[in-house]
Amino acid sequence: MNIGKAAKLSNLTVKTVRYYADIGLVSPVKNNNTGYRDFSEDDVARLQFVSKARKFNFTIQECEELLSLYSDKDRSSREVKSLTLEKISEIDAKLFELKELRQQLSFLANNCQGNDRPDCPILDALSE
Amino acid sequence: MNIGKAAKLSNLTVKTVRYYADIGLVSPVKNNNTGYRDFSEDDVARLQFVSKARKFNFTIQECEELLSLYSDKDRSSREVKSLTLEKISEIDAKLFELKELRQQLSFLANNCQGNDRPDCPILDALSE
DNA sequence: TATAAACTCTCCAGTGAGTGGAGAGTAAAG
DNA sequence: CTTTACTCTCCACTCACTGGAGAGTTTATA
Repeated sequence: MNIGKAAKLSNLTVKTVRYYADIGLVSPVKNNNTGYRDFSEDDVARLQFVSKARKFNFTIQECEELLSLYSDKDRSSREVKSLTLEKISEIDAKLFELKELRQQLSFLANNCQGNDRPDCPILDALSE
Repeated sequence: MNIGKAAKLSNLTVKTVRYYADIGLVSPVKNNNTGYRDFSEDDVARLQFVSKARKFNFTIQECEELLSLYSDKDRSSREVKSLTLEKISEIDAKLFELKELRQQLSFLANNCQGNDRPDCPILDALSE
């Protein structure tokens, strides 16, 4: 499929997909006549995965490692597993901090009346 | 306090704190003789907040908005509240996706034996 | 008191991960 | 057959830092 469809299916922009192809994250076949890239289902699966992983600050480099779980048959499964577990614990740390941040904000929101007066007790408390 | 201490307390590098001062996220007082920046407790509180918020892809610009909740006394509390609620729902969306990503990975990990053979049934399934 | 270690400053260039836009070729619909 | 939508390359820009040079300042130690 063409880049536009691949982009849509993976929730990325065409620009970004082209960039990912340039750096070798996916390797669509190039049509010799037109120069158009032809993306496979597998390419799309990779793009979808990266699309998600990138949202949580996994670097491109880390995405590559993660992708290797999916495609590198020669890795020992020990290696695969430990890499995966490592990433999971990173995600857990992110989840924890994100929840904390949410709590801070919802504390703010709950204590704020939401009327037109500029005095908001929680703001007062925090700006002391 | 000096930049080093402020950095340590807010879990940021000295470089980053200097950068935040340059772009006006915090405004430490400058010693006229030495050029050293002098950070207040309030500066540190702001840095800590940004430090957290940045971890979740809030832009610097958004951090500034968030910070205004803490310090801008002239905003109506209506505005404050709606901005906060907006950010909370963004966080919820992030949480959701992060959990999904975690699930994908832990599915991988659970189905992987973790021995030395390169055949890992889940990898096989995913790379089809 | 001298000096070394640790800290801070400015300035400038580089990085990662895209994003925007120009200029041109290609494909599909009317 | 033309208009519209899509794709291509190439190059410059952005954001949020990060690294390093070169120099001044403060603190601890001999």
